[in-house]
Amino acid sequence: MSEELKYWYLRDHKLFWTLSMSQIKQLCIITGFKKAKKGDIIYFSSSDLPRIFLLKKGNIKIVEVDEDGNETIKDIIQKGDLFGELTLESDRNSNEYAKALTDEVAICSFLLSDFENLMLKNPNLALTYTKFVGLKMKRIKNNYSNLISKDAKTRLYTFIKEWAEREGKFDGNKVTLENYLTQADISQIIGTSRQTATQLLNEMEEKNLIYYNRKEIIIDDISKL
Amino acid sequence: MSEELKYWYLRDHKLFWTLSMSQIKQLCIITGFKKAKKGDIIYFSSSDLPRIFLLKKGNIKIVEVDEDGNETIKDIIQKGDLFGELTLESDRNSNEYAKALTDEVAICSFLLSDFENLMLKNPNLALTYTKFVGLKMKRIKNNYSNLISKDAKTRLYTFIKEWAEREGKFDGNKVTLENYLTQADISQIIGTSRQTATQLLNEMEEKNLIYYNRKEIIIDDISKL
DNA sequence: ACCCAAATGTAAACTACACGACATTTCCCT
DNA sequence: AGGGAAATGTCGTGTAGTTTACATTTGGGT
Repeated sequence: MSEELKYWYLRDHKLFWTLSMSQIKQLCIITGFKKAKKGDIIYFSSSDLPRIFLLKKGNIKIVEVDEDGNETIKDIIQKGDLFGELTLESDRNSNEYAKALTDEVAICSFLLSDFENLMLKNPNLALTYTKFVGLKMKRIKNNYSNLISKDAKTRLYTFIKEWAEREGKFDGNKVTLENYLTQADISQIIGTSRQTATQLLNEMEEKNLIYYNRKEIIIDDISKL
Repeated sequence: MSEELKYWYLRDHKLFWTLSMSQIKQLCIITGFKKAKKGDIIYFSSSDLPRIFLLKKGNIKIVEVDEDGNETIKDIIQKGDLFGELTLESDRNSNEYAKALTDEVAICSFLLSDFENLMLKNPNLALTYTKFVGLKMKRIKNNYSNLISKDAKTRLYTFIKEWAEREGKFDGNKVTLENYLTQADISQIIGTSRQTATQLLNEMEEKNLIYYNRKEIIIDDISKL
């Protein structure tokens, strides 16, 4: 990839608005870039050096495999999100990988150490980055509270609402969502069995709250959820 | 409080190791300080200006009250932990407060804006802080995975183990924990009803895995949990 | 030393949800 | 175009854990 293109890809991201062109180029020198299509698996935990990744395009899920071989969805990453060693600490013992949920996934990455150096030179970047991580933590915390205190139905409704607010195309109270998740994915995110998720989604459809298919989800009136 | 004492209190914290004395004094000028004893409620969300808090001594819990008046434990804060507007974004709409779980709670705080300014001048602080937040996020994420995939018993065992590792006094494989949590607190943390938590704890005691009372928890052999 | 509220203990009835076991549908691949 | 795997739909059965409802214990406050 040409230096110019790399530059553009980073420049485009909110996090890097505060950086000068020369600083971005500095990161770019070691910038990795990857494209993938639906179903592709992208390993990153096991990569040689700790990296931070930026999803430029598409959607991916972060999956962890435990001792028993069970897959758990750790995270859904959307366009513009950062992932990887967000904590700025590498941790080797986790067994995670990413899986493309849509076609045309584009990821760029840079070395953690380079990023740290850049942060040291540019405190504003550090501040912005910290806010980024903080925001992410807040989301996780919210989900957590939801999970312990609400039932499956509420959890599904909340999830759909949040998804719509984050990514939906609004037309008044009607919202259209590109549906890159299977019902199995959704069930894992909200912490239920696949069958329960299916039932609840069908129930929502019967009540004309949503229209569901594999390509998209249309929410008739988001205020009714 | 004398400037000297304030200085000492901050200096003592890992996060501030990277700061020079004059920088710490800068923060200290506006540093608030508070003492509380068991059961005391400490409001912070509603405080005039967004702040970051540092728990110097004791233990507190962060509680959120929802529309229906239900209390949910959002977090348990231990000596040395930071809390408050960790995201560096104030958010007004949350209804949270802190409650002292032990006697002799000591909290110091500083304004978010002052902290931000200091981070701009000292990128190393920003880096350290980000790692702090990141570590916290990792913990929450782990709990999250636990909550969706494991049953109540496993969740309790995991919780006790983590608690022991964080705060226990070790004597070989025997661990003693200062028990500042009620069974109701524990139940909320692991996401079960109070009765279930009680039953499971008694079950553990019957199996001689732990000895439980209101003052302390003694784990006979942590490797058996 | 007593009182009382908070914490802990116990048990039955009920229920949301998981799990297994299939049937049916969709859409991706060659 | 059509074969097959992945996704979705549906239905019992089982059960972990909630809920309700008290009983008992504990420890702090005056």
